[in-house]
Amino acid sequence: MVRPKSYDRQKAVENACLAFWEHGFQALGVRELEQQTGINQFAIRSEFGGKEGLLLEALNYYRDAAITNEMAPMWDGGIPEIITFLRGLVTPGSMTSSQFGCLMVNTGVENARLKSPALGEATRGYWTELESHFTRALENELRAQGGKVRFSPAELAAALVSAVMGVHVQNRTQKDQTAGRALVDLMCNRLAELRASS
Amino acid sequence: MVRPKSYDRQKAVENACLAFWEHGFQALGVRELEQQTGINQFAIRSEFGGKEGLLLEALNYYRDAAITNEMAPMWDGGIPEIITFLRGLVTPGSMTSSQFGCLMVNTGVENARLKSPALGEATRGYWTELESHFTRALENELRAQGGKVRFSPAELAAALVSAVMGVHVQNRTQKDQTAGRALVDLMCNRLAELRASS
DNA sequence: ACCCTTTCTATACAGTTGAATAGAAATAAT
DNA sequence: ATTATTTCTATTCAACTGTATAGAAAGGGT
Repeated sequence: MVRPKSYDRQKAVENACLAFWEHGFQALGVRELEQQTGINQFAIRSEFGGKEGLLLEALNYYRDAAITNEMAPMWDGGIPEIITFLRGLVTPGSMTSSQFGCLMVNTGVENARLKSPALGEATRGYWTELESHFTRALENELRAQGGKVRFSPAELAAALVSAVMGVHVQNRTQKDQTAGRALVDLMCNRLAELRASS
Repeated sequence: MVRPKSYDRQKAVENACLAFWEHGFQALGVRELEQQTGINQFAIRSEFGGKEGLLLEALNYYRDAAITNEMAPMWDGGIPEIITFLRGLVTPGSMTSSQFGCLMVNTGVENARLKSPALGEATRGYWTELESHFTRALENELRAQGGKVRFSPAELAAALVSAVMGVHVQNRTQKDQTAGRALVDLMCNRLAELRASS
């Protein structure tokens, strides 16, 4: 009854995600996007709502993948799971480790000028999600340690989020997915101390 | 003998710096740049070498101002001077504290795609300069403490640079020049410990 | 075979981009 | 006043932007 689509939607979003991740939103033209993703220009409009709509789908894809593959263990874990997450930021193979930094960081920096409400909500939601996972893990840890308060989960979680951003930017500016290692080590040592000295 | 320029060069570069800082490089058109800086389009080309040339001058201005006003005390100082610098990142009034983040961070993120050698060198130079100041201050501190090695100046300095980047990105994405406070507090506490427990 | 629906290719569109240039304007020296 | 030099204004330029659309292509149903 219908002509079949020439692309796989899932794969297309995945490709779009990688393309925006590497090149950013503004610098990536629709025609270049067409080639990098395999989606034809018509479909970008009719199926995704244009360039920004495609980025939004890419952001959702990125968020879901990050939550599932990287953040999830922290939800019922403690400091060891946070440390594993942080190490992933500078460990080849992890999806949160890239010489292009982080799609959410890059988009957030761009959107400070673009001021797109949709993009703002998408990036903000991601960092809220990450902070929640950090907070959960720290609260779990605190409970397991018997409540002797040596740190504030909320404060420490907020600091960790900024640190994650810093690692990503360092990786991107240096074109080296391990460039942020020094800060990761420092944060991991700090966390290990909080656990050991309970 | 000549028609006088309609703008003050120093003020113009300063304005360009602020404009690029807020809006970024790609998103800021030459015509908008004209209005924000008071420089006419002709002068942007003939005096600064076009849009990129103007950004390069703005980066130099930013770097010199940051070194003079913010980094300099660390050169002959120690951990207290580092703490003062870090606090400045989230303290209104300091030039390194802005809801637009950091011109060097923003430019670095953009240039990962633009791949301009000149911009790359300018931003890289800035972070090298900052890391050198951190390292110097930490070495000064170590010497003053009598050489009992409790930390590696080079490692700690590298971590501090990434942390600074993270604070800036946090400030920009939240449009709040104090948004990165939690990480600043954490790093300052860590530094204070290293000093106290000597 | 023919039709109907969906998707794709190719082109067109108005708006913007950074850069370039020609002529006007402003100054100082003569 | 006239001239020489520099700077500015206004316009032009080709290239590119994201979006829109018309007609071709590809299927399945009859």
